[in-house]
Amino acid sequence: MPELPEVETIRRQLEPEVLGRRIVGVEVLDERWTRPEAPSAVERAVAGRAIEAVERRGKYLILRLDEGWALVMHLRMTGNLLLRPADAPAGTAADLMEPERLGAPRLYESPPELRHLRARLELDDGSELLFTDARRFGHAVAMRGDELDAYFAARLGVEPLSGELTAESLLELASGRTAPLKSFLLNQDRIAGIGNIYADEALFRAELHPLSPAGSMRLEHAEALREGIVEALELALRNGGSSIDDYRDARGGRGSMQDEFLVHTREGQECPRCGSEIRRVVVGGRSTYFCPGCQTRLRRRRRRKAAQR
DNA sequence: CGCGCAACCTGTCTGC
DNA sequence: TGCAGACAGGTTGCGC
Repeated sequence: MPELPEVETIRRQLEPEVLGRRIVGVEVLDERWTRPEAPSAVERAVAGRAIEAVERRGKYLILRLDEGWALVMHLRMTGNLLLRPADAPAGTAADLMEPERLGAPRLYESPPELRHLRARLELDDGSELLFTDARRFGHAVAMRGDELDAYFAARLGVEPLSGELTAESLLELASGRTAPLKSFLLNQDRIAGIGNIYADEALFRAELHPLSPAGSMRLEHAEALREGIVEALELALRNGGSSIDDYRDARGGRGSMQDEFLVHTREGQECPRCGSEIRRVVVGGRSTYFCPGCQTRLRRRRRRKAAQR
């Protein structure tokens, strides 16, 4: 599902293509896309405006527009944002589903299903941004820039790939938390951008048990977790994100990070570090994959040391 | 306030 | 073969 690496991959692809372009048309095909606002409110706020920046914050993708406006999009679980290049033949939504009908070549290697098209943004060079979403959880909001900053300040924690995340700051964020480490990582208001996939991969790298209380970490654990988070996210970025199911990048391509998973979706397979069998448990209602052999519970660790003596 | 869980959705897979 | 039910997970909102 789209987490930080997937959204950042899309952002990096879009930026050089759409920066400085003007949005000349907005078509919302699914009114849920703008919920709770009416589609017309978003259309009015966005249409005719120039794109001044393409940003990401956590899992949100932001188009900063002229006169202080911003269009904020979230892909949730099955959302995709696809760029239709200017030189590709234009068509209706139906034509886009089957470009062959226009006598046009395939535009994309492995595009999301355009039958789930929810909105189109037409740019002044003839290109288009297409938002597709099978499950209709994805959405878009038009906001003033200052409103947006307040919105994010209230909801989102530190960016894990910025210098803000250190062992000390992580320890402080986790201090007093009784929630399991897995839930702590999924909570966007402490650290922003980690979802179910990279939480599992980060905890495995850090050799930490997903059920250990977040507040039981000591500095060495926080440092290991910080490293695990950064390694997992950076490897995912180098691989263009994970395409387990629906995710496609802005060019309709698949990421390859799913081939690099160490534990996520690997139930029953051998741990690449110690050879134990990888297990799946449910934490906070989410499938959680971990190695019972080398991801130790923080509480047990002391007892084990004591027992060894 | 922190935590856990249901709800929001629909496509896909599983089991009878 | 058909169909009911489980499952997938990011975020919000609610109850404890």
